[in-house]
Parts: sequence; C-alpha cells; structure tokens
Amino acid sequence: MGTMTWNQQVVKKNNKALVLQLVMEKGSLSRADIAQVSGLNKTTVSSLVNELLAEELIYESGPGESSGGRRPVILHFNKNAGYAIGIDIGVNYVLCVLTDLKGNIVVEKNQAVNRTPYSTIMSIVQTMIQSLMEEMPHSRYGIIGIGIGVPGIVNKEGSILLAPNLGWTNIQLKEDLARLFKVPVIIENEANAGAVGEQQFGAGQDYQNIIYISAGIGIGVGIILNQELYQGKNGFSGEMGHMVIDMNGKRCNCGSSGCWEAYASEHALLEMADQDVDTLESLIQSAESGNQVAQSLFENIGRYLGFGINNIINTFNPDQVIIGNRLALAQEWIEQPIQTTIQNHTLAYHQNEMQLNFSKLGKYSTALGVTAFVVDNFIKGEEKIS
Amino acid sequence: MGTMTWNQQVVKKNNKALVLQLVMEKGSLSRADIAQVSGLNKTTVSSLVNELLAEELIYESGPGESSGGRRPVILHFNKNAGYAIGIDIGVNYVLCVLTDLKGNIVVEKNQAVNRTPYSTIMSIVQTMIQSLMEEMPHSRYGIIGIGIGVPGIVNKEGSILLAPNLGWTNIQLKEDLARLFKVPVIIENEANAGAVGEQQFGAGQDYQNIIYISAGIGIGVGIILNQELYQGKNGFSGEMGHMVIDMNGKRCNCGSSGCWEAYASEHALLEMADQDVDTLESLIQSAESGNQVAQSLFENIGRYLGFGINNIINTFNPDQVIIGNRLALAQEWIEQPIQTTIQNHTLAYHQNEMQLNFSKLGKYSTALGVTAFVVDNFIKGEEKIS
DNA sequence: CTTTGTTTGTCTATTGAATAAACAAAGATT
DNA sequence: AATCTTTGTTTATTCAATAGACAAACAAAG
Repeated sequence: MGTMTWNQQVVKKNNKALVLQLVMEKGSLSRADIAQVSGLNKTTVSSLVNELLAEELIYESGPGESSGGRRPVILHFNKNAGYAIGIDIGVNYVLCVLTDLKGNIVVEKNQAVNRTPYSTIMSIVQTMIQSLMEEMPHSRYGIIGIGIGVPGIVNKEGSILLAPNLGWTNIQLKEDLARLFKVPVIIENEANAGAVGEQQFGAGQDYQNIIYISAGIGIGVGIILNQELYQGKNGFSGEMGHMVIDMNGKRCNCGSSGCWEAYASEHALLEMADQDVDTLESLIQSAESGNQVAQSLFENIGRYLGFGINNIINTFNPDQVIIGNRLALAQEWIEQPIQTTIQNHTLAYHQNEMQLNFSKLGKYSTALGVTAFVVDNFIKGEEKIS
Repeated sequence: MGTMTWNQQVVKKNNKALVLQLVMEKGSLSRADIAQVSGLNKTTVSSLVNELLAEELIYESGPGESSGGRRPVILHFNKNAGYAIGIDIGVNYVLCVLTDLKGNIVVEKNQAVNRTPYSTIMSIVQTMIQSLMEEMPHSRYGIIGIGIGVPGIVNKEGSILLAPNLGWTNIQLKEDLARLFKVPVIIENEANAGAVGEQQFGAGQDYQNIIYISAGIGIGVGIILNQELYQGKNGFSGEMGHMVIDMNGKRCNCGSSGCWEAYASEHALLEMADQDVDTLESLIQSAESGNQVAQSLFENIGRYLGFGINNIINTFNPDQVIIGNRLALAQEWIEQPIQTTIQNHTLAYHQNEMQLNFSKLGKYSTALGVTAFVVDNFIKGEEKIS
C-alpha cells in the first residue's frame, strides 16, 4: 500500500509528463530544446513527442529560426485539446468558468444567490454546467472534469463535512455531480483552491513555498510546500483563521477566543466600522475620498493581518505570502501596515527575500484553482488511454 | 535542475531501497514475502537481494517455518554494517553517541561545558569523536557519517547562521569536520533533528504528519509532513517560538512581543517562579512533594503550551504532536492543562484522532535524529558504490 | 557556386531493467 | 509413495532509454 514500486511504465509516464510540461511552460520549443533542458536523449524525446502529437496534446507549427543549421520544428501545447469547468461557491454567489488547458477563461457565468440550501445551490450549479457545456467549442477530449471550491471543511475523499456559512454538513456534492455528468469531479476548500490558482496562473508562479491567505468573511489559508498543496491528515490544514493571536482576546464564533479572524477578517472590519457602513466596497470608497476613520480602520486590519503573517513566516519560512479574497481589494490601504508589523515583529533572517504579494487573479483565484486541479489530474492520468 | 529525468537506474535504485527498507522495518522476512508485499516480481527481488547481500547490508539466517512447502530463507538487516555518530550541542553540554544502523546506541559520551566559544566546543567535539572511533567495533563500512544538532538557525548548506544561546554567528562547522574526518557531515537545527529522531526511533514511528515541539530554554519546532522533514525556503522553518499568541503581550528578547516562548518555555517558567528556585528539576520536585505554587506554575505553562499547540493543530491538521526537550520532564504536571486548553479552543474536527504524545527518546531525541539523517543518506547514496 | 561545418530529427542496434514462464528444490499432506 | 505447495533460480521476453550512425536542411566561408 504505502509501498510504491517502480518500473519502466512509471519512467515513461513521468518522462512523458515532463516533456509535456516543458512544452506547456515554455510555450514553443523544438525537440532539440527539450532534449537539452530535460537531459533526455534526442531519440527518447522524439518518441515521446510523437505520442503526444498523436494524442493531440501538442501540435507542430512551421519551422523556426535556424541557429546555423537545419531549422527546428516548433512544438506548441494544444491548450484547446479539452476544457475544464471550475466553480466557486460563495456565500452569496456562484461563479462558474470554462477554461482551456492553460487556464484561460473561455466562458464565464456569475450568479448572485441569497439563500444557500444544498438543493438550491445544486440546481443552480447543474444549470450553469449544462449551459457552459453547450457553449463549449468542439475539441478532442471535451469536458475533462469539474472542480468545485467551497468555503468549508472538505476531507480527502471529497466530502464536505462542514460549511458553516452555507449551512451545510456532510454533503456528497462530488458523488452527485460525478453521477450526473460522468466526468471526474474534485472538491476543494476555497483557500486551498485559491492557493493553487495563484501558484499556477497568478502571483505565485515562480515560487516553491507559498502561503495563500484567503481573507474574506473569515480567514482560511492554503499551504503550498515544495510546489505541492499540503492538506494535512484529513484535509483540514490551513484553518489558521482560528489561530490564537490574543490569549485574552475577544470571543470568536467558533467557541474559542482571540482567533485571528476575529480581528483581521472582513467580518471583523465591518464589526469595527460604523453601523451604517455595511460593505467593504463602501469603506474602501470612504478611505479613498479621504475619510480618516475608514483609513485608520484599514490600518488596524492591516496590523492584525500582520500579526498572523508574522506567525506564518516564523512557522513556514515561505518564499511568498499571497493575500487574496475580498480584503485584497483594500491592498492600497492595508499593505503598508502589514509590512510595518512584519518588520517590527519577525526575525530578520526570516524576512529575508520573502515576498508579500496580493492576489493577481482577484475573484477568480478559487475557480481557476480548481480547474488547475482538474487539468493536472487530466495531464497526469492521460497516459492510461494511449 | 528542477527537472528530474527518469530512467532505469532510478527505477532500480528505488526498488533496491524499497527492498532494503522492508527488511529494515519487518526485521526478518523471506524473498517471497518481499515479493508479495512490494508487488515486485520474484526474480527482481532475488536479484536485488543478492546485490544487497554482496554489499553486506543484509544477511541470510537459517531456514524459517514452512507453511506447506519449501522452507524460506530468512533475511535480516545487517545493522552492524557501519556506524553513525550523532552529536547534540547544548548550551551547557555536549552529548555524543555512536549508533548502529538501526539507531541503537553503542557508545555514549556526555560532557558538561560552562562556556561555549566555537573553538572550545570544536575541540571537545573533536576529541569525543576520536574517542568514539576508537571504541567502535570493526565493520564493513566503518563511520558512515557525522550528524550534529545545534540550537540555532542552520541554512540548507549546513552553515550555522546564528545560535544566540551559544554566541555563534556564521560558523562553518560542517566543512571543518568534513575536512578533519573525511566523512559526510550533516548539521541540523536541534528541533528538526529531534523531530526526525522521534519519527524514526521514538514516539512518531506510525505517523505521517508530526509536529515536534522542542520546549527548552526557548521553543523550536520540527515539522514532518508526509514523512519528510519540511525545512522551508532557507531551512529556517519551525521558529514557532516567536509566534505571537498575545498581541498586547510582554516583550520577548527577540525584539518582538507576545511570543509563545515568552510564556511557555523553561525560561518563562523560571522567570515566573520564586527567585530561589533556579532549575526545572527542583520545581518538579516541589510539585511532586505537594507544593501548590509549583503545581499551579506548571498548570500555567501547560495552558500556554496549549495555546501554541492549538495554533499548530489548526495550521497543520497533523497526525501527532510530540512534546520534547526539557519541559517534557514535567509531563505529569503539564499534560492535563494542555489537553484542557486544546479541548476548549480547537475546532472539534481537528482534534479528531490527533495524538498528543511526549518524547520517547528523552535527551537522545536530537542526537538520534541526526544519526537518522546520516543513516538515511548512507542508505540512499549507497547504490553508487556497487 | 562549392565546400565545410552545424543543427535537427530519425533509424538502427544495444543496454539494462522488470517480468513471465518453466523448473528445481524442499517440504507438507494424504 | 504420490501429490500438492511454497520457495527461489534459470531462461527467454518485453519494454524503455540510449549511443551512434545518418540524412536533411541550413549558414558561412572561400
């Protein structure tokens, strides 16, 4: 079980995946280039490339520039070999995207919702998927899978154990959708998905160890270590919103007290604000129009975020911390206080070269993250077909 | 570089390592057993076993029990094929062990020290190594390497950047020793080493994701995820002693304030105690003889430890948390308050099946941890020789 | 325009690993 | 004594990577 055995098929599969990955990343290169950067023999590369051509995962274009000899045949990744569906289920919206294999959004649907019983959301999701499938261009592999991000605790088997803000417990969304659409379905926690999204398509593309902070109503964290999502024993990692940053602090609705998200979330922000301000957007507008109260509110939130990030840096020594979800909208107002807090509290060695960035994908982090899962699965599982 | 290519040699190396690992773990089994549990072909196993026999890493003993057919030849791991040296450099001691390849201590030396300039420690270490080598039994491979655990920040290249309690900065201990003894040398942070020690030989043998808390003068944390030590970008991970658990808390000598180790370390304990009590041991004795003040001191320390552990659980969703180093001596007095704090603060889902244990190796965690590194390196690098 | 050298990609033969099948050895069961 | 089981080896086969030869396509120098 735990013991993995190795054989030639594994070697081939991995080398093929390596070749494909190189074509995906570099965009366009020749067989000779692949042989050089991968260290594989020219013959091996040629053979693997030919298989990938037959599977239509890559294609050849006209000859490229000669560098003093025969002109190379340029290879490209066929990003339209299939399409992935990514769905972000939020507290008051469902966002649905159809992407090609490089994560480009082809079709997009966004629907506001006000109540979130499972049956309601399920039928919305179902309709959206069907309509996306109708608009999908023709392709060799069609829909390669559906990925879903939810604000809640998801175990490794894909069951949604608890999504407090949706009022869900023990939901088998994965099985329900797989039965309906007969494609692979992946369910992930919204923060984990966001982390993968930023890693693959957003701000984190050049980093190995990334901590993605999803700062919304609550705070969740997606942890990418050595390029791979870390999920913990049961898949519950990253519930850092309930990390205690003030032992004697105020009560959190999780039952504990002094939790990070009781201070540094959108919920906390609105709680601190005047009664009449009821959205993050309006507070940002206030700050932009010079309202000092709003500005200092953001400064506080930034400071609070900074404390948690200090803990993250001391714990993980990451390459990069990315701040995403709703509060990233307030980047202009919170970035400086966060940086200041880190400088005042974090060990100098740890600050070294650590990047603090904000989400590049904005509201798409989660949806694109789950499509990344789907694409990854497809690429890695593909070889079974040939 | 980042791109790893695969070939038959890699396959063989991994399968051979797998076979060896099975023999190491199960203690004694036949070729047929290996074939069955590994899924490898009988022929493949036979061939790999024969190579391992030639390398004297395993040996055959007389035939075992028949289960209705020919009696199997039983294989054993040759734990005496070589020996590893593990050294734990503390603030007031140097502990040195010589172990066989299964981590059994063969010879042990412990020396108290009162001042810690590098030159002093270096000459002590050197003498101890030499004397260990003289007492070492004869073996095929002799000394396979030296591992050293230090209370400080070690980068991935093995340079000791900062060891505040020793007064060291930028020490090249690894190179100095490698030059002297011409064997592989590994330097690790004391908490990381302790984590690996407990994982391989101690309390953590059956767990995948282990967080080892080294609670001594300060607090350091060793992080093992998916069976592998996580070191972070530069090797600085696990400095959780400086995780903030009280934003408005007391000053820490790191420059920040509210750090976990300002509340939950041995240093913090002694600070809270009466002026005349100056060792952990005497405080434990007080508590055992019924002194209520001492008992409530430990209760507080336990509570404070619990807050940090709460953060750890919510962050990592680990299989197991191990408490080691000095404060583990007070297990009897701190275990219950820790458990209570966790129960009161940590999300129910995360507590699920999570194990809280205390160090099994006691003062040997770090020393055995670094020998585990050495042995691991030896086993995995061994195939080059054949 | 010819010659030379270079780069690209394929073809052919070889190597090295895992594997399947046959087989021999050793023992249990009837 | 005959038969079945289990263990481990021998033999032949398969499959992927590789080295080396080679052909095609091109640049640069004479």
